[in-house]
Amino acid sequence: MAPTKAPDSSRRSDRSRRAIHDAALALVTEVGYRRTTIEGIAARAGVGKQTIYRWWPSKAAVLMDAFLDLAGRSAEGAGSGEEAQSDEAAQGIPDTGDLVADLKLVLRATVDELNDPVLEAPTRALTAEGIVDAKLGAEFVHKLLDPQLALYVTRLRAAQEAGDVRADVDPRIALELLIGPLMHRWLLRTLPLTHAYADEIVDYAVGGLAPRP
Amino acid sequence: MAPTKAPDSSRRSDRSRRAIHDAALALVTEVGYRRTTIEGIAARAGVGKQTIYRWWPSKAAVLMDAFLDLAGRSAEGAGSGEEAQSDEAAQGIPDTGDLVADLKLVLRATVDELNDPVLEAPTRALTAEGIVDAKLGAEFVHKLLDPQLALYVTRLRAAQEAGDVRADVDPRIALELLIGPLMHRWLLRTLPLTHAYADEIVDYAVGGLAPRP
DNA sequence: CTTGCAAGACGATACGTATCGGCTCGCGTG
DNA sequence: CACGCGAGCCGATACGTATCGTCTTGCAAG
Repeated sequence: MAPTKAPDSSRRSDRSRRAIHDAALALVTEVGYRRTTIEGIAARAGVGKQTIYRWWPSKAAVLMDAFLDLAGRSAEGAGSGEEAQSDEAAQGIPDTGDLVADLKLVLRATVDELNDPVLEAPTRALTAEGIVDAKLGAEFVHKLLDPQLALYVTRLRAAQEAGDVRADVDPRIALELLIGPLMHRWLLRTLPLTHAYADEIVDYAVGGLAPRP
Repeated sequence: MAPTKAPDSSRRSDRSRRAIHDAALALVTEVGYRRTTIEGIAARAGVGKQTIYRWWPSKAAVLMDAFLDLAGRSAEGAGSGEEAQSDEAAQGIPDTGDLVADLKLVLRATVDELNDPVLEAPTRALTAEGIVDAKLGAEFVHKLLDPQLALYVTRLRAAQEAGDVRADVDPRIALELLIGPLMHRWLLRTLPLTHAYADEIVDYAVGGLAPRP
């Protein structure tokens, strides 16, 4: 059985790891995912090919780690500027007592993130890869998406206790009513993804389509 | 300028075209999109590689045509059996006067299509490709998605005239409130895609999350 | 006799593996 | 405390395989 695996992670070069992350993200945004190659990443990072193959099983895995690293770094630099919105999404949905306003704030921040040219290419690449590769998709959902969605559940439960949402509503489904349309429009590029759209989604989802009696 | 293009389509072999379609679809479902190769398609179809390169610009384009062909064929064989649901989706959303019931019927049919093992692999492959490749994505949306969505617009407008949906609702956004969550769950595999889920989405979207006063 | 067709040779990449010195650690001896 | 030694990651690169997209050839359909 003796696995050829088990490189000693304590001896791992942090310098190389970061260089690989940066090179991967840069190449993906510059030439696209398809034309990003392991050899290209290695060359750009000034790193041996084997160093990549030693630590990652696939191109997608490299990009996933690089992306997590990026997200982690941008989350650290929180509370430091005008982009209070992004921080909310990473650290919790605000609860001002006004559910509609809170949701609009967060969904607008999500729209901004999806439209961010730095994040767009890698996010699309990872999402697309996850759609076709179930294993990678599960990892993507577990590491990146689920933590985000949990924040919505929390906020929606609070809304239920405050009487702003019906008690029989499943927060998990309610959240998808908000996120689903956003992602749908972004992924398929059916129409531009704007703040106005985020607002409308919140209004429609909370209020429903049917007329009030 | 003289483009190397312009093969004479009147002399094109229909036999080869169909064989290529079939081989492409079969290979995608059998070994996945990544490992289907142009050479593999050609071999399986009993066709020269050049015959593929002559008529299609990319692997994705082949699959797109094959998929359209498949959809077209299954649409032709309509009204012939128990799968009345799928036909509705292809030919129009029923209008029984009960908006919620009509939408549930159609969304359930969509769930069935997405869960159909024959359609799943090629649909995922094309969608994923379109997410990364904007040009192909636009073609995908225009040829496959938009026609479907137009049916929802029609039905929702009728509902507005019947007073089942508020007059100030934008049907285009209302439709995304229904389709978005479905596609989100299917694409990202967050949770199983069931009839029950389709029903809940319709209930939530039409009725809204907020309590009735 | 023009043109698509099947078959496949061809150069170009990229893949993933295997080595090669070089360098840096941890550890044990004096 | 110093010194040396082995283990293991590092950058680099050669290697064989796979797939790409183009090009060539002979044949058969139109």
